[in-house]
Amino acid sequence: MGLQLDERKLKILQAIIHNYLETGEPVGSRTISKYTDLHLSSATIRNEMADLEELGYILQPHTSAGRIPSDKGYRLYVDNMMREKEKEVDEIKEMLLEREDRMEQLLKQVAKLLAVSTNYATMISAPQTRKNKLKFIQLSKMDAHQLLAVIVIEGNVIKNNMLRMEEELDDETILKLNILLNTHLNGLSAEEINLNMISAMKRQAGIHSDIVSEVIDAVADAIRADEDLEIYTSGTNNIFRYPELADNRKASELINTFEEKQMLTELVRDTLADESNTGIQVYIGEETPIRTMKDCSIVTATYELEEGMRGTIGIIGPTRMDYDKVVDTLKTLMHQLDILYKKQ
Amino acid sequence: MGLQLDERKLKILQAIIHNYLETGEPVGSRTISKYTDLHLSSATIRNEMADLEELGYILQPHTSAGRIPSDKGYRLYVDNMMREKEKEVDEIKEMLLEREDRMEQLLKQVAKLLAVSTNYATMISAPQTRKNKLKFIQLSKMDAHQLLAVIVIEGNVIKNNMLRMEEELDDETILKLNILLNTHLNGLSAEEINLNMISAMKRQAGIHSDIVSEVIDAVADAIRADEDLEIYTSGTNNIFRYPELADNRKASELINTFEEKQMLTELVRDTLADESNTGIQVYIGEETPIRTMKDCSIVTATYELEEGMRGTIGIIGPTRMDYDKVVDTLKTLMHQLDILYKKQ
DNA sequence: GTTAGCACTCATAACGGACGAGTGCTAATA
DNA sequence: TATTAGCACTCGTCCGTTATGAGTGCTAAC
Repeated sequence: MGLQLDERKLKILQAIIHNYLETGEPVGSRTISKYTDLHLSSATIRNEMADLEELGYILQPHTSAGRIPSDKGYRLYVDNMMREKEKEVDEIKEMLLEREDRMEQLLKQVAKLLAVSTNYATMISAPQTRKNKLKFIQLSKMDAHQLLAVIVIEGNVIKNNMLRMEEELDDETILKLNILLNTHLNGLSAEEINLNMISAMKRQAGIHSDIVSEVIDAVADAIRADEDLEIYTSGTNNIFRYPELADNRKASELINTFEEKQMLTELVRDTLADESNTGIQVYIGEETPIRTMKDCSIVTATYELEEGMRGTIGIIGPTRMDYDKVVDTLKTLMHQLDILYKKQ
Repeated sequence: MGLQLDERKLKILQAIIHNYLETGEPVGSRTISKYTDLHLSSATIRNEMADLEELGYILQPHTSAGRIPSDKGYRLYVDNMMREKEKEVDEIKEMLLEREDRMEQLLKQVAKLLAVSTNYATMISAPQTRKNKLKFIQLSKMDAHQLLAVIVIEGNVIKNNMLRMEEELDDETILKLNILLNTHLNGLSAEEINLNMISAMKRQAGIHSDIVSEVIDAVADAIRADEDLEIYTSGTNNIFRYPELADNRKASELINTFEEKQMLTELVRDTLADESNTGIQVYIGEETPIRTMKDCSIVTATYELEEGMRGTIGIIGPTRMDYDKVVDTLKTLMHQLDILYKKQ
């Protein structure tokens, strides 16, 4: 039987995909006949295309239009391509983040750069620690009724919290509280801080046990702060480059998805939840976990700054995305990120 | 001569604007004839409309279409309306911001709420202090080579900075540095920190003068941090509700403007620069300072939390914006903000 | 197995007429 | 003198028709 994917069919499929990526228009048999180095007439190509359609790799938007790749077609293409690139995977080195706001700037820049260079919409999530351990606590008196709690998490993520005091505390008391908190809590994760420990601390704090409670609440907040993971997007308006996404209904939905970020957050969370996943993931068309993006493809890459500090970069475009280029770009980007980080 | 804006012409103009706001379609004479309580025939209305057009308050998209309000027409309408509302202006009370991140949450929520309730795109800027004075500095040793500098600005804005030390400092040295920095710098603004003071501090710090330099740099950074004022946007996709903004070219430009925020930042900066401006500002069509928004109207409101802490809320929609409702909403919103803030 | 040729399909653009909303003008009316 | 009815006219929009052309499937010849 002829319904097997032989070398020639594969070449034709690739030609169709390449051409469609460039033009965004259905590809006809005659185009392929000229485009490839197979030296076949359009009639032969037509026969092969009929087979490819039956196999589900391409489809016809309507009778007597050319063919466009199906999700299954893209999938095959991507899988092939990925296998070729696998050998170039470079390791991401340990990095240090020094300042939260500088990190933010960097991430925004990366998203923008990526959007401009690929002409797709992009997103990037700030790195999240899985095992958040408390590194340091510092209480400082701001004025008679306000106490500043600075909480530093491993990986140098810093959280500030302003606490309200009923009665004013003297400097010595604050010093004692600082020592108490640091000796008990430093190096612990959320699971390791238990009720016994808390009540012991409160006992030692005596009349200031309410302050201890407040600080512990703040610490708990800080440690589980990765709940609301920050996502930066860029190049949203790139979707207007692709007529298949640019009609009002779809564009509105997409833009909303980007702005709300709720869905993106879930996608990132899922990607990061899979601890083993440090590579590149490609969702094509209906495969995407985000309903409003079923006409899009999403390519995500997980980066790791240091042990346990991971984030996700995503590129969102039409299903006729230049997968090859996108994956390449993501790979080299990770390399760049590495260098950039080691510098500062 | 008949080319004077009398009572009746004004009523007709208002009727045109109201109707156009609802439908988005050019308004014909017959519609007005039925819509108003003037009990005039369409012919009379037509005559009046011809006058209104000659006066520049309305225009005809093409012969034998109805009329639509011109920017000048909207302007008249808004000015009239504002005069009526002036009496209800309520004072914005002093408020306290406790936590930076809670503030951020609140602002995002406000933007969203506003977008949903008005069906326009919205933006809100975080409150900015004009006269940034340093309130408190705290250096803490994180490990052998890292020093955390916590810098608190008046209004309880907190900035963290991680400094790298060449040689390790002992606790006593750090305590001394803390005292040195706080006694010299607390309560000062950027202009008040001069070179004399800096060299005096360096002299006192002796071999640790390089740390002092770094801290001062960080303080300078923090004080002038309002350079990059934060802006949150919401409801961008609302522009698709208005066909006159929803064509691909315009939508793409608008969405880009919202995403880049550069232009919005400048708008906010200008709005805030005018110290006397505590009210509501309306830019109609070509009046807007942002080129890409020349088919839109922008309504901005300046809010003030406490003396000198001001921010801007903006609503962006088509020129056929429901100015009345928007201004009302902004007024009540400020009231709500007030209550919300006093609660926590 | 490959290809030339041909009839067929169908989306798209171009054309043209009908429709109708809305206008300006004129003449009649209060 | 202001208002209004009436009417001819304009012009965007809708809709059906036709022409075009890209692309197909099939068949027969190579």
